[in-house]
Amino acid sequence: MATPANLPGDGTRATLAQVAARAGVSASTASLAFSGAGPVADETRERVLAAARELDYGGPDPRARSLRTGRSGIIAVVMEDRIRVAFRDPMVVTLLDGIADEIGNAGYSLLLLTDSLERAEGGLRDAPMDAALLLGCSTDLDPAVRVLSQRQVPLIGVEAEPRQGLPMVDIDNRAGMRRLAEHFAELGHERVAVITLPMDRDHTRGPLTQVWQDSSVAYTGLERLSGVRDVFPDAPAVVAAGSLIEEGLIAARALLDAEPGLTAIVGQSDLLALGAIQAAEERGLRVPQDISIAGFDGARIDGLSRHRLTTVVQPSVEKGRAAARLALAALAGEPVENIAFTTELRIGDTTASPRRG
Amino acid sequence: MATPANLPGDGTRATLAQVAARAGVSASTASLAFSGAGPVADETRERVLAAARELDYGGPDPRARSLRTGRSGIIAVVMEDRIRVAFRDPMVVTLLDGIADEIGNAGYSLLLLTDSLERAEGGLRDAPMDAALLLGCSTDLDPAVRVLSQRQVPLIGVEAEPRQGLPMVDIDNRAGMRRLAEHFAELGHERVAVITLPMDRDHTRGPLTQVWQDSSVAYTGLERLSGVRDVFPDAPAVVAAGSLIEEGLIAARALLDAEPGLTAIVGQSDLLALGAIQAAEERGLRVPQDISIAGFDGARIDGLSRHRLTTVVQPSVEKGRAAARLALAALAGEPVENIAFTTELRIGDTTASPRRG
DNA sequence: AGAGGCGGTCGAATCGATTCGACACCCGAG
DNA sequence: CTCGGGTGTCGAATCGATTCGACCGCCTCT
Repeated sequence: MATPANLPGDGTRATLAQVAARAGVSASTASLAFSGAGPVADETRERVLAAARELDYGGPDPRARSLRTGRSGIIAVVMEDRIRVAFRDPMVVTLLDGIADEIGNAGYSLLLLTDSLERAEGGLRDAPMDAALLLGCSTDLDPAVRVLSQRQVPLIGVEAEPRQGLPMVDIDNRAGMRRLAEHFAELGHERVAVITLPMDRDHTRGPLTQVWQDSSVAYTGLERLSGVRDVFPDAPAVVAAGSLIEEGLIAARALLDAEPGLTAIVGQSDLLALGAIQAAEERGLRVPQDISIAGFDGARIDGLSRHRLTTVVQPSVEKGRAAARLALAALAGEPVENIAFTTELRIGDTTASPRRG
Repeated sequence: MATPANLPGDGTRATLAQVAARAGVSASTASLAFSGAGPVADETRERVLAAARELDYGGPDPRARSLRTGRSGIIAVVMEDRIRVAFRDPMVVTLLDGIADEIGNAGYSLLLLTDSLERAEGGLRDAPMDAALLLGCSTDLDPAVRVLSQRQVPLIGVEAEPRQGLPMVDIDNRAGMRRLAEHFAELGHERVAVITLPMDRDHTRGPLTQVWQDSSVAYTGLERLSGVRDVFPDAPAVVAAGSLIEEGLIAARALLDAEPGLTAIVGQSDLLALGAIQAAEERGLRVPQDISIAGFDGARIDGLSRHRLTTVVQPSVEKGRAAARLALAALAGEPVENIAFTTELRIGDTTASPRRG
């Protein structure tokens, strides 16, 4: 069990120098033979590769290479939540997919750092990386930013709070939500409530208090809220503990209890909205006849609900791709600038005019 | 935009040697001051750290460190599907969460390699890593195994086909399914069908053909199938294109069309089973009165379905943790052995005796 | 008082590759 | 015949840290 059967059991890897010696060339030439940079006679290259095969040499050691070249071929993604939590959000998954695809095409690999604060310091400080993408909206990422920029690692923010010197990819959260709110207004709604994304790292539930609104912890959530309040300045809001259906359910129950005259609920994500639909239905309210419900994201959610949710569609995969391209550009020394995507209102069958009376 | 505001703009990082010089000590001592290994006078350490602060030195370069120590602090996870696909499966997510948690605690970071075959060769060959976990059941991972073991990277398999010299973490897929099948038998079912996990990389749908059964591409799926067939040798099976609700829906429709007398459907995952429930209900069949449906995994699925699904519960997070621990053990030079978890039948309200007649 | 041990520091070797400038050689053109 | 230029190869420096052995006081124990 110690040595897999398919290994020659010597236990220590051959080095480029050994391969070169065996092939009767210098290390420099052997290096060229592997990397393909610089001119090498075909016959020489063959000899080197043959020697490598004989020694079971699998190519240059990434560690040594990366010391010398200053590149590790790794781009990190820093998230706030642990995987189990973050990846239940389809938006995170698609975003990550876009990132992975783009950097993969460029020959980079993806390092996943879930910033469990203290602990991740380890990863942030010690892991090799050529660039890092910061996911999430909280200013708690601050220490991460400090550590990484001290390490001179190019940083790109995604859905992050704008910050001096941090290039960003974002969407027009506020404008998108405003358009949705206008849609509600046009339908004749007056009492609209909001279920927001989590506002702090502890994922505290409850009515949105002034404290949160001031401390701008959760940039995305507050932006989306502003969009709604541009149209309905007094719209009450409840904070959910996560972008999850069951959290939408919990929050919507609270809203329905606290705000009797409600005719519409906006979830700051599609999952939250779906939870709200469940909450409405469990009280015998029909959607959209008795109450209108809309979300945000345009997530394609597998096998759920008979409704086509009215929502604000954002290009999540593209956002990931763009962020990755920004990182690659930064690595190439090209200028990096902010990118903002626009969202699009998609009207489904979960919104309608409120009943009169 | 070129240099973030919080950086001193010199553009080149200080080195340990410079810090040491500035502190008036040797590089060796400075190194000790940072790593904490070896004795350093408090006053000296202070001086070193102060010098580091003045030079904005963020600690030793991971690249150099990893060349010298032979460790990169990175453990890779190799998956077959691209992120968007793989992460829709809650089992993959929880598994990964377990892995990330465990290796994070040990100070390692997680490198995500989605093995898009040709392309990932890049990552597999060039990315620094101290160990790798191979996720998935397909023999297509073969090239990955070859490349990595040539690089002397310790390998651990998860849900992989048993293979000489590849330590593994697995569950008793077959026994678990057999117990579920026995449950059906006890209830009096005779016509039981199976919806299987994907059987090849192309995610081909359709009735399970002999070809697939021979080529043992998808180890897990075939094991789970065997478990059912231990009890119902002739149980028909349809292959789904993914572990997704909508795939379960599609497959179950096909089954209901093709097998009129069916009284029970086993999904090889909970998502597939949920799809099957939807398929049944859209035909007016009540679950479990008209048809019994069960799954596998014991996934906690957010906000779905009014049923408590009968299922075979597997310890997914624990599986991840165990795999991670195996990798860590291998790195520590400790002996590594296979680990098998056992599953547990959890009876919900989606299974009952078939109606007489 | 001498020996041994320990805390603290330093030099030098080392990890395994990449890369740049130099060099030798051969060819064709002038 | 010689010079210029391209091709293929090599030596040596370099990337930035870690680590091992040596060294030097100084304290303690006998």
